[in-house]
Amino acid sequence: MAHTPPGQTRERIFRFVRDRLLDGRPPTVREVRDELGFRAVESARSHLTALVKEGRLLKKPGKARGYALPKTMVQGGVPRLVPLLGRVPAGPLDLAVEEVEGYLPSRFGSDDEVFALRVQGDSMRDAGIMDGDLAIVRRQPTASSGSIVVALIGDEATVKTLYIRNSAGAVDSSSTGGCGHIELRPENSDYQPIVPNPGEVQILGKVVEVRRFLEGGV
Amino acid sequence: MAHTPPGQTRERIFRFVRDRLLDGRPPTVREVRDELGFRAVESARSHLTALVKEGRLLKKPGKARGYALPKTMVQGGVPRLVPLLGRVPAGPLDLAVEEVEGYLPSRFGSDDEVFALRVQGDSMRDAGIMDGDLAIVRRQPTASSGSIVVALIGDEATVKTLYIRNSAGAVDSSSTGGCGHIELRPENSDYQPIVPNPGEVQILGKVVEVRRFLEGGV
DNA sequence: TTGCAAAACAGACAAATGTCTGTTTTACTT
DNA sequence: AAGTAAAACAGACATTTGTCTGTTTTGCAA
Repeated sequence: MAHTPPGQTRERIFRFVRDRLLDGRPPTVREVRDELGFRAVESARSHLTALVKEGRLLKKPGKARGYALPKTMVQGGVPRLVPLLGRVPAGPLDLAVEEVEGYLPSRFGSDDEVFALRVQGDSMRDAGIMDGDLAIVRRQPTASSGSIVVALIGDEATVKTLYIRNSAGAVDSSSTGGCGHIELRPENSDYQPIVPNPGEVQILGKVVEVRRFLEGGV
Repeated sequence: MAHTPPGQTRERIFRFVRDRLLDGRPPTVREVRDELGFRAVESARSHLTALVKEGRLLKKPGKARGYALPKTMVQGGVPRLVPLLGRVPAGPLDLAVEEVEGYLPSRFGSDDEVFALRVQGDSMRDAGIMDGDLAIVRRQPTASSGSIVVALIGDEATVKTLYIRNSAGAVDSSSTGGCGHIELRPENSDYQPIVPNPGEVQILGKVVEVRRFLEGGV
């Protein structure tokens, strides 16, 4: 009902703030003002306040750059970055910092809980996991039968489907020493299932997401 | 060589700052001070300055919360959000805002250029694209032979491999009216290639990324 | 027209935050 | 013991940033 149609400017502001927040660079009120071409700080601030009132933004009063996105806005919450590891660490993640090749955004939790690695080989082809794909893995020592897991055999990591032979329960890698009735099944008839000896295998985590980047021409 | 072994405190500071940055909440110098239990602001700041000097952090001088991670740390640059569309739009994306189911972070450009959609069916199974997968698509009217594209046949969108029969060049959907020598090939022997009549097909874009979320148990 | 309400403006002030200078502490070396 | 350098401390200051109060502009409707 004034200089611009109602809601239109507000929408632009919301998108700018949203993009900046998802970028990890929360904007200041004055940055919003400049982006929108306002001459008064208050022009931006009143819009921001309105957005908070509408529930589209959250705010920590007083603090600088205190705006945030409501958790429900983005699929599965605000995306976080998970480390892409060059090799799979046997020990705690803290010790493998040097192996971090980079980070990629994911809707899953970050850091200690989740990591990503590049799949090698096509033993999981029929499950749609191809050579070079990125697997995003939630670290956990247990998994239910049928889950696709990352397992450590010796010092080599492998992605396979976990199959528990006799029991329907979960397998704890720390307790497989006495049991051992598990199989690591490839999803490709060219490969054979792995029936590890007790204590030979350690489950690093469960694959929760698979990603593939299609390179090549236009 | 002082209160704590050299580098140890600095490592703690780096991790704290890194985690906060990955969380989208850049810390202030004083927050670092408090986290580490320092009594002087300068204790924190000198460490931060040193981390910048070491190249482990970037900084915008003067600005509040001006620290950032080096670009090389994040795969493919800063992640942006792409809209996940409920149905594939034939017209410009602007007209399909109502169809946006949500957003997901991607390393590819955002909004007008790129969108995501859910794949239906298993006609691309052998290419590792399964039913329910998310395809991230860069909008473009042309594509080179061999690319996996999203094509619109009538009012139905389909994901297939584009194959250009006689020419090695690119196919422009606006120029296929006269040519038509293209095939849309499924990657599954249960399906037959589609040889569309001239003007019957429109290329919406090229699939640049495939994502799959593995739901189910623990 | 007149009035209203949202939008935008203007300027000041307060709080948060970054930066600087100088001093003290500590561990290691000689 | 004395020297040295990194670490930590202390306090002041400058800038950035959030907040507030009041005014002006604009579009719409009675």
